[in-house]
Amino acid sequence: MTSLDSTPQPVPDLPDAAGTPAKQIPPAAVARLTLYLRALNTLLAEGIERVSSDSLAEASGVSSSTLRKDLSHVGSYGTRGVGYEVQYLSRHIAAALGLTHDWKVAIVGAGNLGKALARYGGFESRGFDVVAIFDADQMVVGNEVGWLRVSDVADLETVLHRTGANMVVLALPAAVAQGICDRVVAAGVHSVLSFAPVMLQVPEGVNLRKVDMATELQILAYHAQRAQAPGQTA
Amino acid sequence: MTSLDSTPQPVPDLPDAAGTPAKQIPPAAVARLTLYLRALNTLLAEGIERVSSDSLAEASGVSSSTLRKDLSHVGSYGTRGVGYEVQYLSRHIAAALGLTHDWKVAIVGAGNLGKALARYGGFESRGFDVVAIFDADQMVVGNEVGWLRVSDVADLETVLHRTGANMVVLALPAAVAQGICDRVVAAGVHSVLSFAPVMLQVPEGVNLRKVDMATELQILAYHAQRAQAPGQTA
DNA sequence: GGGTGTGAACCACTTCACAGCG
DNA sequence: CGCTGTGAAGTGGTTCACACCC
Repeated sequence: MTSLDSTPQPVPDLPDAAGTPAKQIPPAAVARLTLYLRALNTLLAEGIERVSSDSLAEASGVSSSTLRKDLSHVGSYGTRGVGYEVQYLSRHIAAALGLTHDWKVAIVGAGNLGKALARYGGFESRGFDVVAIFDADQMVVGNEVGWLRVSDVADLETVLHRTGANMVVLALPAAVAQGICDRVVAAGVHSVLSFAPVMLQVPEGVNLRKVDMATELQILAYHAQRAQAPGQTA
Repeated sequence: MTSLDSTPQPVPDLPDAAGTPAKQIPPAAVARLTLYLRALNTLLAEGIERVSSDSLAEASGVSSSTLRKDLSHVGSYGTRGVGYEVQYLSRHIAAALGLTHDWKVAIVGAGNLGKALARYGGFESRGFDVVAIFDADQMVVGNEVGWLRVSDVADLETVLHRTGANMVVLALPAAVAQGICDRVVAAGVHSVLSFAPVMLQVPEGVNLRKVDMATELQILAYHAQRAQAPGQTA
């Protein structure tokens, strides 16, 4: 997805205490597992019960060898000569990704982007509950957004604790992002997704991911420019 | 990053006709070059004229060796023992990314996300002009969004040609994404950025990038779950 | 001395090819 | 016989260390 990783902490590869089956899945594979999950859920909705690595790979836009290697990080849940049971595999991938319980997400910033995220239906269906949305503008505080009412960012800590939010999405201007991010982290949140076009500093142990639309367009521009460049027929 | 790459076309590594200085920059490096550009522009705004690889690397959140290696793909624009001239380097990175001329962007979907994108100030300042926004809902067509008026998606081809749009952002429901994407491609657009949570099929030569917020949250969930897992102190 | 630019070593991911199982 | 699961080979990207230039 988006393209830019979170903090690239080397991860000391903890020696893994006795019963923990967590095997440390490569980041690239984790990103693709979410795609498989999406494809599997689509198949499930269509009532399809079994699928081969070949067709699931095509539906996800990857090669079948990549798919099988990725699944091998999660476990052996297929039947040789047959394929995978859709629901069974879906459950196991979800478990490996930590989606067995719901996550509570708070959004900071109730501008266009914040509202878009709050109303985005794709979250609930995939195990993410939006439990709060904040803004600093007193004209916006108290307004309804979807099922929620906009909270004052002054009450950030209080509301985060009351709602039990364990993930925060930053949808706010670059200038204030670091300040809010610090408060969010201080309030005990370890997972942050930022849409602000700045480099945020977070302490060790906090997981930060960044999405920047301008960056995405710039990457497209690079490829477009190369494609248009003269001298292809050479 | 978004995390998810565009179509991973092997790229036959064209033999490069005579004068072309295009050297094929690795995808990972391209993504980071946009970060350097952002950091450089921040420095420029602060009136700073020179910078070393060490401090630019820190401002961008990468290691200084990675930074220097990345810049070496673009060219040798530093002075040994001194560092880089901010403006000079910024210009050359922009040129390498194909940002010398402005790109014209059309947005399809005038829901919350589409509106958020249309009004997002970060585009114009970085060489992207939003020239059109479309919607299928007749209640929305004709409304003002920022400086634009929402066009009817029925007029997609006409308006794309009239405005000269060469990039399209899809901010619409998964169900209609493929159909619109096909029309956009047929209209001659080669660069598409999709926010729809589906796997889109595009012909060879079209550049597609995907951003999916649910995917980003799922990746965060994976890391959060691992961090919470028992047995760290072992 | 100081900091860039780069070949070489290292590491991680991807692809291949086939063994193993139903 | 078909398709999964996986060691092994191949590829690409990152890190290191130092030559080179100011």
